[in-house]
Amino acid sequence: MPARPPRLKQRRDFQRVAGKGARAARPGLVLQALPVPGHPLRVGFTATKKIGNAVVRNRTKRRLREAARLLLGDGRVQGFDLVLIGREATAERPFGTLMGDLRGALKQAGVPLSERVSETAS
RNA sequence: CCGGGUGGCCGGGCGACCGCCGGCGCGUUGGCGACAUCGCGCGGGAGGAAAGUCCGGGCUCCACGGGAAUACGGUGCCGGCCAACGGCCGGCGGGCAGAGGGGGCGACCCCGAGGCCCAGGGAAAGUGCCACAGAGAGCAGACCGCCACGGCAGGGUGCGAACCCUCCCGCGGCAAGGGUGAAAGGGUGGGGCAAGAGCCCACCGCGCCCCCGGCGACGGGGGCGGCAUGGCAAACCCCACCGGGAGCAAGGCCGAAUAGGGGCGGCCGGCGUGGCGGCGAGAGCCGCGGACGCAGGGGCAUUCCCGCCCCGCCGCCCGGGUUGGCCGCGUGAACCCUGCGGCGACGCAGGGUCCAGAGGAAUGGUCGUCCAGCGCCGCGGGCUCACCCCCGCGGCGUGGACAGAACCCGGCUUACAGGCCGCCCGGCGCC
RNA sequence: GGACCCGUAGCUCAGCUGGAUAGAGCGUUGCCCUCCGAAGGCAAAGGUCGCACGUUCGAAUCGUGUCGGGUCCG
Repeated sequence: MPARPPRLKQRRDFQRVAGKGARAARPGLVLQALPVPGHPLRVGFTATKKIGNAVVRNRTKRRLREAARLLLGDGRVQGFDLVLIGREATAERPFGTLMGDLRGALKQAGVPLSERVSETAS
């Protein structure tokens, strides 16, 4: 049963990940990943004012949260702080494609991902 | 049925699986307990604009000794509604377009339902502005023009005196007409006059007074005046009324940590009192110090009376902390139904309901189906055959607009796919 | 939550206070100059004054509303 990983909330956490972490861009999102060995997985979400009004920003973060829950909520991945940044296409992109974007970005950023979990979206 | 308008409402429905936020109940684990963790079940979970933040309030703290005056900001026909409002309702006055109707040969003129708009106090309190054009634009004015008188010249009639016409000059009168302008000191018609002019008269307009109707804005009627009083206050301004300030990061509680400073140097304090140390028999002197009062300075929009609070000054250097939790936080000018009163805004009475409370911020992901809508294709019908158009049926595709509570409420304004329900007026036809 | 500012030619700005002509510089285009170019000279084009409504005889200017962009404070 996938559950939501702990959230990143403080501004300085976001800035630390952005400054030191790896970076991977896909049409549906931008991923920033910073290894923190020995700590549990934490995920943060960002939607800037540039991508739309409040409705679009909220929907963008909801879809990113759902994608992160389905891919990372099993507790297998540990020791990372991740930041998922929404883009203009995030709110309208087909959800399966968005999941593929996240999967590819995680791989590019060096986050190990167990293959079995990938079949969750259908 | 057609046409001209106008008001209100809804703003996807049902279902499946996996998730999110907070509430209640039960169980589990920990704890003396309040409570916390985990699991299960039940029921709840964004809007008409949640938006813009343009007004008005509630609530909280501060200032509340009250003011008075001033300043600043806002509002502005009348009456009502409302907790209040710059909001709403109903009137009044003005303006705009105007279905339709009437008159006229016609250009055109008149009446005009329903509708829309109005920041609509005051211009004889004062100041200011009114470009260009034009003779004259705010103490009005005389370019062309009209008229009278005097004079020169020319012409005509006449025997002549004289009369008439034209041009020019001089001196006056006038403001009708032309012309300029957004606006030229009432308008139309008639009389009058040398020509004219409210110079006189009628009607209209305007001002004042009286009467009547209306709570009132105002309307109607009568009389008088003889036109004086151009426009702009979304120019300054005047009048009337309203307004204390800040905002849930308000504010309160719990916890943690620190601070409300320290050091050095300089100015030595405006006056007085007191303190500490040293010297001296004492008066007192020197130094430290910045304690108290007055004075001074600053703050409470300004000034005044008065009240409250804060404060040695300057330069350099050093030190240190908070960005947790709970309450505020949803029983309210609340919503729904019914009845009554009122033209209406709205009010009253009865009954019923509990209906989001997050905090990097809860509604998402994946689908099925249905109701609308749109596009394409096919069939049938209507209309004058066809085309177009309209209606119905079937198939496929597409497929929800604007937009997310952040203390709450009443308004305003703005954005919005589509749909639904009324109401007013006019015309035609039928019963 | 609160306090403000700015929208004028392709760009940067005047002009708004105090109403009546829409201007300057850079850029663009054409011509001259030069062997060619740069610079320079001459000339031209180019603006719904963000939008709407209103006040006024008259609005870039005044008023209200609205849209967009930006700044500051807590």
